[in-house]
Amino acid sequence: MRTRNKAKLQNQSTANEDSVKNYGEMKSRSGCKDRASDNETLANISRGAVGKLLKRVNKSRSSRGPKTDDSYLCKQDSTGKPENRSRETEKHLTGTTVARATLDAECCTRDVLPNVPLEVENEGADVQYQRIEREDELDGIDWEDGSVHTLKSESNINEDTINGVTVEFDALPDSSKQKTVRRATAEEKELAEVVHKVNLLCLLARGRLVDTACNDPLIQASLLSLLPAHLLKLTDVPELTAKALTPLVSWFHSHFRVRGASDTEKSFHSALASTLESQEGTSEEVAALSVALFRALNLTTRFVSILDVASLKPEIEKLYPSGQSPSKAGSGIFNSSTLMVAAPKYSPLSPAKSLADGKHYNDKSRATITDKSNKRMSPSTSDAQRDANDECIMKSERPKRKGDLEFEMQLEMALSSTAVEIVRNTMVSELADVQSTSSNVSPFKKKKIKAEECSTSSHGISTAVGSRKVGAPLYWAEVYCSGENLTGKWVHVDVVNAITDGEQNVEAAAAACKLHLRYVVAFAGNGAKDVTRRYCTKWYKIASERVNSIWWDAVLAPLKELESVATSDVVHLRRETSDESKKREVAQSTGMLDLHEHSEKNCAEFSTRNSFTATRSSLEDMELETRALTEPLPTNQQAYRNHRLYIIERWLNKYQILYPKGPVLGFCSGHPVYPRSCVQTLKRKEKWFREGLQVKANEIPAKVLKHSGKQNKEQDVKDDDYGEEDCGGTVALYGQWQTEPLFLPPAVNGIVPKNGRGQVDVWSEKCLPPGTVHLRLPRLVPVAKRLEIDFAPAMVGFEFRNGRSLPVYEGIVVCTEFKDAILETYAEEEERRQAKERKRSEAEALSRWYQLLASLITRQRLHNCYVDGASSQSAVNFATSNDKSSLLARDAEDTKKTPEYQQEKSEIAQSDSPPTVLAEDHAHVFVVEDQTVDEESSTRTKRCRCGFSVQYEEL
DNA sequence: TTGCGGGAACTTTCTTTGGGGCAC
DNA sequence: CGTGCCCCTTTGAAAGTTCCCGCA
Repeated sequence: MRTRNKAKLQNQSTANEDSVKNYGEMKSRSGCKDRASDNETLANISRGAVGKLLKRVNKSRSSRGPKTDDSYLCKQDSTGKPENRSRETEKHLTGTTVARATLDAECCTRDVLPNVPLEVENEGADVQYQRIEREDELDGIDWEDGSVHTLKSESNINEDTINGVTVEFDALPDSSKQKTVRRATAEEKELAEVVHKVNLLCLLARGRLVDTACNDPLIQASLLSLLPAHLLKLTDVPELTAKALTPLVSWFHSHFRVRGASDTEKSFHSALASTLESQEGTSEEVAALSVALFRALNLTTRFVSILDVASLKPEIEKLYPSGQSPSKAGSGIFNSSTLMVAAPKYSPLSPAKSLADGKHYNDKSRATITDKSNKRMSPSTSDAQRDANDECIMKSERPKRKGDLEFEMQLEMALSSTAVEIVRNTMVSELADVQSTSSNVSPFKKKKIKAEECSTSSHGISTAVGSRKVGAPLYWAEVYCSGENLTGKWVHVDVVNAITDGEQNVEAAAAACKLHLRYVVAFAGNGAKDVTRRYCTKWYKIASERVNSIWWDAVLAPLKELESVATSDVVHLRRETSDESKKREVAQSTGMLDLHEHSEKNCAEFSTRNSFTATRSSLEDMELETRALTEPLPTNQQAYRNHRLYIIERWLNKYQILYPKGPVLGFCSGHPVYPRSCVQTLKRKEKWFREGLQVKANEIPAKVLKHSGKQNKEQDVKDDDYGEEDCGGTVALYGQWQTEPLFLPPAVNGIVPKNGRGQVDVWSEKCLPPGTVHLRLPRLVPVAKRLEIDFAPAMVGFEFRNGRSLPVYEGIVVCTEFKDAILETYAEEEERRQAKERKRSEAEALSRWYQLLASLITRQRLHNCYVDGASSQSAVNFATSNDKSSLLARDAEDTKKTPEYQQEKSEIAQSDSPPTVLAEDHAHVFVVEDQTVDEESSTRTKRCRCGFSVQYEEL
């Protein structure tokens, strides 16, 4: 299985580069057309991230590739055609396990990238590679009784096949090895991050797709026509409140039912239409319809989604039994529980199909691109699909084991609870049909079937593994209610669960479903805005699970603008609400406002404007920032370790101190909690010096550390400076508040102040003594010496070489008044040096040519003397000598007539005949009539009127 | 189930100012 | 004899981070 999948994936990978290109192109076109620059930014970001991912995946493939290929080859070599046969038998024995594992892998991959069009699906396939590569590890998940992996297990399978029995191991013989922990390598972490980013981009794209579909006038009109008349006017009030929405939500909830997988043949847009028609659909579709309805009622509405994205960190160990061989545990980023359950949320194929079909969105360019790419991709992936189909069939043929039964029971329970139709059997039979007529079925069709199968399987896995319950809040709407909170408010409206204004419950509901609220994004106007803060109060829990905020903000910036334009409206504030002023007071008292420039800016804008007007968007920004600043104190101590707002003293490291030590914001297990802004970093005097600061006179060290080992002795000396009594190997540390700008003795009388080593440490410009300048040029020392100008070598840092750290010098430090003089002289010197260098290299070239010619002459002489001096040689001889002469003639143009040159010339002239060939001003002319060709030896002879001839062999 | 402490394994950061031989 | 260039032999210690395990 492994080998086949590898082969499959290799095939698939061939179009990766195109995929990247097309994906980027598609993304840029799929965006909002009227904001080309924004799209370009997004597209670039997307392209960059996807490209990086592919690069990484390819890299890791190439690094692992040879091993795999070898194993593949070995298998084939040893048994001729063993692959198919053993695979056939393998199906019977391990069919379910293997097939399921593979399908899981594919499902999850698709789930990770649910909204990626086909090109990206191919990337998904690439990603799949990573996962499938370790599918034998995945076996471990499905084999309830445990399994043995690695090559050993493969050989076992083959052996077992012969005897017709299956051998399962309960445990590995070496239980101590079971406990071996393999940690993620830096490479795996990086890969996980790239996958995370790509996944985010895909989910953002999906959200925009849904958002656009919600604006469809036909769908909106149809919804309005369904709505009872008495509900139509409910929202037609000047100051909308959340309460007014309740009847609407109840009506919607009772009329639209959430079902499982939708028809993946359709685009999201048409799926939405059929959901509207049948009044049944996925939670995503139902939520989207609610958004469409609210928009139809002229309410400012967003589609909100939790981006359930692949983990930012490789989750290697979590899903694997401890018995896994460390080397095989590999990058587990595709194996996270998050991925395993992503399927129900998005129909795996629909996004791709919706774009690929290109039937609905009027964006023809997008449709063309994706269609084209679809055609292109299909053949390359057909093998993979056939394989997947094989596996599906294996599943149906294999007798059920205890684990399978259990699995199916869990599956049914899960399906019934999510109202997903059990289509598995149907699909398997369909697949069998497909298989039998595979030659006539387009790969595309097969792909769809596979996707459906995957969708179902992953439903099963999600519950079978028990990693997450179904029914998690994933999609809802946010309706802007101007009647709430004086300034208006975005109200959470979840029609799927019939909840209005339940934003404070989302976190708990998600937590109950083991779903982390890492990213909650609101979509409107083809843009998006991160509103996670509104729903997540325990930010410290998700902070480390979110991508680098700089990257994320950059990605969202153009989308946020679009969203803001679509939803914004000027809000006239009657007065600052008591609630908000209280929040601001708290934030200010905790000294945390300075952490959040943006918020401060908004506040300033808010308070300084006498008109008291603000946009909805800026008000919301303020609200979210306020939430960020007023996060409740965690109740466990661990949470303070990396909390961005709070700290307890125990988590200070040795170079940190609380200054000022207060205010105390609260207590956690008896420990006072301080604002993080009170944490000051302490440094040694030297370190401050490097930053252009010096410790003020008579400052007592904020902290004194004990040092160990050899450093003690050196430190003792330094400690004397501080006049401390305790010199027993201590380091005095100071805080920034104890420092002042560096004051260095200025240069006097052209003398550069130097340190004890006779140099100047130039860590930065600030470290330069006043009146001096750092000239970062090589070979300045001799210049300064020649001009008798005082200078100091500039030490710019250290580097480790040959097992020790060595100072790195770059240029010199001189007094400013000598700068020009030195640079002038340096320029002259450099010119002279370069001329000299050029001359030297020319002389060397000439000498080399002379050597070459001399050796040729010698060779020819020897040839003439010792080999039969046939007539044919004369021409060669002639040609050779003449070449030399022409060469020398050319040289003469460039070179002065040096003695060496004269000598060479005379030597060559002497050694050759006739002397006329040295005529310097003659350029040979080879007339066509004078040429002769020797057919037999294919040699052509060209002749000049002067008697010179050249003979050469024609190729 | 969650939190805590301790320990192990691993990663990151800090540290820091050549000298002998040889050719020119 | 002075100068410049090349090459040698490879940090390594401490701190920080992450994860596991046992216990409450």
